[in-house]
Amino acid sequence: MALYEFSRSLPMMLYRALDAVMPRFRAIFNEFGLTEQQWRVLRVLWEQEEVGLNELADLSLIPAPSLVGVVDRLKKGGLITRRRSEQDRRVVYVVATQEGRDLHERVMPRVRAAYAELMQSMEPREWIRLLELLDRVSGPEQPPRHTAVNEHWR
Amino acid sequence: MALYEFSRSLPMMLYRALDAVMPRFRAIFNEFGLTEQQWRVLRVLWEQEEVGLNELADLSLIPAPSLVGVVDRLKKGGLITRRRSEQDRRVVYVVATQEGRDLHERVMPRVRAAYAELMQSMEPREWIRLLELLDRVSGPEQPPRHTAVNEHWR
DNA sequence: TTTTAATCATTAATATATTAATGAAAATCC
DNA sequence: GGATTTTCATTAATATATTAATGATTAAAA
Repeated sequence: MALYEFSRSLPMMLYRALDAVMPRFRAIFNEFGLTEQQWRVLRVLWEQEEVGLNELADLSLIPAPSLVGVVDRLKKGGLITRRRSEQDRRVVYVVATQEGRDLHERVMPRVRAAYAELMQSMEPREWIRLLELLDRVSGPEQPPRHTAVNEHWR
Repeated sequence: MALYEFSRSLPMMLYRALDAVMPRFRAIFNEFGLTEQQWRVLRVLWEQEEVGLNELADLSLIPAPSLVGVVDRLKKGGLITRRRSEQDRRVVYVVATQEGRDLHERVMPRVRAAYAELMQSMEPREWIRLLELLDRVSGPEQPPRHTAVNEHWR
């Protein structure tokens, strides 16, 4: 019967971990007028100049329908820009504005500090082990939709 | 600079794990007309006859403002009932109806099967280790609000 | 080449999350 | 015992998640 306790099921453990970790980060984001999802989008754009919406959804882990609204509000805030591809007019690229890029140096130090503090609550070896095990749970990453996967096995 | 890769930060790893794990469970819930949150509430009520809203929020990991709506819809669906406490008229208790209890034997086997299959993707020892490490991240569980915590240190 | 199927961004409808605030009731303080 | 503070459930406003569907475009098949 009690094959597992509900409160100790993997999903609940994952949710609980997020509930423990995220509030302090969200507090930082909010100081800069950002939501968590808006920050995730910017975080990606700080590493890649120009990202298609589809890839952006994969990298930010924001579902495409939600991403539309997140991008809308970031654009309204003047932090990003949309650009429609010429080669494939279905595709939309997202780029950070100067204002959006400037946010990088203001937000990241705060986030890094909070993250470092978080890491200090654990042994480095345990931290690495945790990420390994989470990788196992996530399984083989589904290949980005924008690459032709099928080429490999036919 | 690259103290950590964004895609391998703990929050993103946790989100990715949930994205990998939850869809199959949600598919089961939806077969029975339940959302994930509705299922979580029922899952708690299948173990405890009567639960106060506050404790229910803690056990289901659903924030209180969201829980109000979840409970509303479960009540509208005839799966639960509200009862206001006589001793403390601020408190509201939630109880599963007969229909809500009957759902237990129909849903749980499906969920257990899916969960067992999920566990088989890992060595039991690794599984246990993962839960231990997640416990470390979650830190000392904040004591349920409905108990008088302060008694202990004053 | 014409038809068909797949992809991409988006909309729609509903449910939930987040944050702050509120009214009612209870506990605490003086 | 009356004023103050807490607690509890709830509302409010906005943002995001979930699932299904749509229109426009491109790729693939016949």
